[in-house]
Amino acid sequence: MQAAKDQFLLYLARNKLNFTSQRDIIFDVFWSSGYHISPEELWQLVKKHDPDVGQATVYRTLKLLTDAGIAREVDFGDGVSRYEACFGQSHHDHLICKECGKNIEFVNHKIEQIQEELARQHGFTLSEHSMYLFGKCTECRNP
Amino acid sequence: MQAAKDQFLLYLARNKLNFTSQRDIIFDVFWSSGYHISPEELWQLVKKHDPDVGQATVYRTLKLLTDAGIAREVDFGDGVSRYEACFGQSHHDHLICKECGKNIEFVNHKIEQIQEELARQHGFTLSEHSMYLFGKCTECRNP
DNA sequence: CTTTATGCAAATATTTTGCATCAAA
DNA sequence: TTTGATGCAAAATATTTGCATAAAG
Repeated sequence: MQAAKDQFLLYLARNKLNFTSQRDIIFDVFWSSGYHISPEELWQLVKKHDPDVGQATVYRTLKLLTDAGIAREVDFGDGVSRYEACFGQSHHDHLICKECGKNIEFVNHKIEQIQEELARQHGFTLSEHSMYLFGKCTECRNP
Repeated sequence: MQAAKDQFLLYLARNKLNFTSQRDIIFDVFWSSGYHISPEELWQLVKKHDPDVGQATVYRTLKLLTDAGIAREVDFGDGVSRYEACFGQSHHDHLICKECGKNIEFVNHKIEQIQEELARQHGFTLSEHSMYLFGKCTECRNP
């Protein structure tokens, strides 16, 4: 976590932004919250540490964390925005069980390769991508 | 379009739902609207044909069309929900220019194959997936 | 007739913004 | 000090719902 925090501090410093106690708390809670937290959920957790933090600050800080490369937005298409911590540097794709919500993350280099190739064929330079596979896991298929 | 309309009529009949003039108009406008229309945009277009159609009806009908397999929700992660017509039966993936919004659709069988394989390895049965590649197109790279 | 659909407006839900105040450097 | 950050409440967005009325079958 120190590496990520350093990244955050560096980002703030480079952009002449202040490191405030709210940003400190929100970062800590976000970073240790596990996967796929929504702004609302994050706010609830943050308030346990400091009940005076406003919801708007959570939204604003999530945007900061995203710009700093510490959080990324994930979208399960359920109308709620969610964020996840960028552990390591590599992005990943998602394999999600529509029944129980289980979320397996993976990176497949062959797919990434084909994606690059495909983009090149169309004259594109890729900057990012998102891929979600939806289905049913073993447990939910054989209850 | 007749095939799709038949599909819609059949769906309505099978579910004992009425075929109303509003549903007729909304279907027509949606089907000929081109890609990636939002409920709001669709409503605006529909109102040109019949100013009395309510926005709620557009939302409700889009849900119907989705259940009927005629529309599908696409999500560009920009906070607005969008729908596209299911031309043919095959799904497709998206290659999107973040600069100009150009949207190229494609299907790559090798990727689909790997996805299936990947899912199987994790004990999943796939039902659907979404894949978006974001980048910059030639024109936007060399203005 | 009976059931389903509609329009409207109100209700929800989510996120953003204006602004007076507060804190950091 | 000076600049940027915060909390709050209001505003903006996006979508859903309750209900009286209207249309379909």
